[in-house]
Amino acid sequence: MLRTHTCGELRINAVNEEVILSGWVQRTRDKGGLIWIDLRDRYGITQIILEEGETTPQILETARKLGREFVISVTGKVVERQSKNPKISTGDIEIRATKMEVLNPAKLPPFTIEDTTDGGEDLRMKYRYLDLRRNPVRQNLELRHRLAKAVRDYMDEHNFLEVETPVLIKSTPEGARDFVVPSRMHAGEFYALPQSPQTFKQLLMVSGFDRYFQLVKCFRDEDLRADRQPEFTQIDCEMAFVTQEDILQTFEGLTKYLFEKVLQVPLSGAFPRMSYADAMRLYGSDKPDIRFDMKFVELNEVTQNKGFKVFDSAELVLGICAKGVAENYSRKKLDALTKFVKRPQIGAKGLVYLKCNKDGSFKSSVDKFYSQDDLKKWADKLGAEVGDLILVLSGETNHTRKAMNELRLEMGNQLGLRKNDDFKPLWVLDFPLLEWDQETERYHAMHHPFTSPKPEDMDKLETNAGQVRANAYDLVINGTEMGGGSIRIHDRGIQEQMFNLLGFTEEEAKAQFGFLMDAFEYGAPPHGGIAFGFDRLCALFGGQETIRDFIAFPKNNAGKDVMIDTPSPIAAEQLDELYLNIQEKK
RNA sequence: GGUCUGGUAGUUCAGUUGGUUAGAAUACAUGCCUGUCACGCAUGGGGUCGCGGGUUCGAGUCCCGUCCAGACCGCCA
Repeated sequence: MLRTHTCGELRINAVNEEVILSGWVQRTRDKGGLIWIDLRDRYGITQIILEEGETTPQILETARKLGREFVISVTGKVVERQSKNPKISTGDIEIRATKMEVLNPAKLPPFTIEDTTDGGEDLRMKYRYLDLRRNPVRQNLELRHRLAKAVRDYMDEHNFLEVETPVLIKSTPEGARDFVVPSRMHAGEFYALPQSPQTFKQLLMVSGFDRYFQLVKCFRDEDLRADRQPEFTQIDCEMAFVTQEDILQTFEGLTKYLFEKVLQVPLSGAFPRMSYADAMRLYGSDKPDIRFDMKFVELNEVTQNKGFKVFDSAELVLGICAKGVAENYSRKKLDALTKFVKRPQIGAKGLVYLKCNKDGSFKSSVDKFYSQDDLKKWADKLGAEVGDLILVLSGETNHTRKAMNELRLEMGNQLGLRKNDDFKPLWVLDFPLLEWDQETERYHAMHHPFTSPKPEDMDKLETNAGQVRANAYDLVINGTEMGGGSIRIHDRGIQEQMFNLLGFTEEEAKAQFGFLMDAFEYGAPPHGGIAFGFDRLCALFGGQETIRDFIAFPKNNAGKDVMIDTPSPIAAEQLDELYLNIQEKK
């Protein structure tokens, strides 16, 4: 037998038991006549003790040759420690070894297997199997497991069936770039990996499955970010015979269940809701972080026609108010903020500030153009009080909103208003159905082409398509898009009209989505759904920004797995079999 | 496709205005140590300063190129 117990299991009540433990050597402490070994497995650490005079010389000799991460098996008796360690759960006992076997020696690991490792990102990824031995990463994967389990429990309780959908599917031009897989049996033809199981889950609704979900891998061949991997996991859901309200209720329920079950954090009350238009107007983002206030206020009325050309010529003048920090923001810090908004990624031309001084006076960077009375009007508009700092950006509407969004979030960070143990969910509703793409000079579906227009906007579809709102919704938590979905089109005519609007010819639409539109003619129920980014949910629950450490074997930011070294070339025979010729990179 | 930051011992980093033999911590090795638990003490080994080119009497340091990593913009229906 290799073990009777795990290394996290034994307590004081096990004293005098004969046990066998197996695991990895975390470290040894050789005190001369006494040697301790910290034996580790995923359940914890148990201390082994060897004592000169008590332990056989052979075992002592073996122990002195142990290195980090050797795999050993130890037989011995559980004894109460003379000096206990309250920091670990097995700290009251230790094992007096009577037998010890090296199951496998180990090379010295390239970084320390500790909670705060000395290893950098590259090295950890290259030796990910060692990195995964570390508590923080293991705990992340345990959290992921508990979340997945809780999702399945909730969905099962609510009559959802988990149905697997295919991974080798059909490439379509809409949306993200596809990963493609060449077909051996059909020369020159390709499968695509799904960006989402969208059409399949809709077909399951047509099939009468009524409530479907799946924890499913999805693939998008786009550039990566800290919260974006080329393969990622969604909680993909669809329901038939529902309105938008039914879906919001069901998945608000799921969200609350997960927070309660996995984090023991109750989210009380209904989640707030906000229209897309309001989100853009008040926060400059379709995923506002509402852990803190600092809403945008339009200042055109009180800033223009006073001789300050920058504001006079601006389409939009926007202000935000940071409460009580006017005195903390020295000239140096304000300059740093100005530099921040002028970075090319943000691209603001400049930043105007207004301090509401303690004595009731105002100090701004544009005092030359504005009297104290003028400035008071700004402050009033923003509801600013003595001690507050007002920051103002101006310019073209969309640019200014976007820049102000970045500035607002930066201020939130600087002022510590974005705590990662504070969870503020928000439904964003009424997204536009379509988005005008200047490059291709045509409309794109903002969500996807199967999204239903709002019935009350239906008449604008022909005349003013850009104004049509969709029955689409996002669940935003702490400024991150956690999920998004919509009520779908279930009528062939409307779906055809939609493809037409998106610039598909009738033939193209038929070739790519004919199966779906055909299905709509055989009794498709009204349906809708939602998909959650499971990796992001894990990161949110784990209090981290990056999803990478919640994935066992992630890709790096160039889409590579540096451990297995992929992507990598394939053999000429494989290429031949697939009828492929590789061009040299230009 | 673009912007920014970084690459120096196994590892994490420091390295001044370009100037002697490139340092620290940690890890590792050896020795001592009977209650340690981030054990302690002593000693020791360990460097293609990412790579290529340039400027210079002299480059870890400055310049150009390139590779790698990370963050971001574009992109992500």
